[in-house]
Amino acid sequence: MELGTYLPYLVNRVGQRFISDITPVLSEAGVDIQSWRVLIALYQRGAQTVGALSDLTSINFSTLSRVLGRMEKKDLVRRVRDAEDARSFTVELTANGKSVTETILPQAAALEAKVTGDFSEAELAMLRQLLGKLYVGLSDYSEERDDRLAG
Amino acid sequence: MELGTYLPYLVNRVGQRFISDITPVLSEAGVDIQSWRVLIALYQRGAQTVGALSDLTSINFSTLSRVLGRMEKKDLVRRVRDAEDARSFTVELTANGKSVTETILPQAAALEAKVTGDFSEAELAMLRQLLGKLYVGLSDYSEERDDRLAG
DNA sequence: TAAATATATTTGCAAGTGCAAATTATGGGG
DNA sequence: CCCCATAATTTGCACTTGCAAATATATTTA
Repeated sequence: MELGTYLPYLVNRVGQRFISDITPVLSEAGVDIQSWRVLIALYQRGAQTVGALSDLTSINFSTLSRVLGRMEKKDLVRRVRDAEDARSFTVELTANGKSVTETILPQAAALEAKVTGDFSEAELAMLRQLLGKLYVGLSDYSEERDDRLAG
Repeated sequence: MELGTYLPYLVNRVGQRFISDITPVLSEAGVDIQSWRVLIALYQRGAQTVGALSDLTSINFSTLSRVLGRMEKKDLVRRVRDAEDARSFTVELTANGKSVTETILPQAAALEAKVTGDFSEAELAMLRQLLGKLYVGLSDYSEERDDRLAG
């Protein structure tokens, strides 16, 4: 096995670069990377329970609970008891959260466009599709392992 | 912009899944994810200075300094003053580090093979190539920004 | 319908992280 | 030769993170 062909390595370094490239934009808006993940998820998919948001953002649920605490202090989101199941909280964007998201979003889109400037449309579509397929493979694997443990 | 087509989102969730899928294997060997990144890098590319290792693993250099501290305690690596430039340390695998890496490596390879079971060889090659290309795009962007700041 | 069990979220705690300052060492100019 | 600018690494500090236990609510069972 060679490092340059090892998928976790290739994926991780791209992920880290994305973070360091977007961080200056986020700092300017007073938002950290985790909060940004929450903001886009809520903006694109609408209000979510904490658990659903944890799945959607890949942020550990207890970490997420504290991220949401920070975000509430900054008036970015609001947690309201779920009407149907009072064990859950529904997390929703505040007007301020929506506005902050709409400030960052075009800059994030511009960054993505810029760093993929050398990609053809077909390549971009292919990359997205393959990442999606890989995610499915990884998820299936996790589930198999969990089933094994559950007996 | 839709979440399901947003590259940082697609990359991040794949990265997180890789981590959660490999973690049980690493725990069994008493190694954390950061240490594992260092182990593969050293195993594949040979001894490195701390700075080079930071680039190679995408681990922040001050974090890396402490990761290396943990790894030294476990006799996985050794830091020796660089003969040519005494400001640098050269980090190298110990015999134990090599052996631990060789225990984990086949399991990591098997995991990668399993989660990409549905990929054709062409798709796998394409995914690796596109991730490499994306990394280049992201790096160019970082450099442009740094140049701008440096004046 | 009270007890037992299951689910959603938060919290205590010990450990890990990143920034910026400190430390250790190099190399060129006076 | 010593000083100053530069470079590699570590460390102080405040904050973030993840695990496991605690809390709050829902559902099933007897």
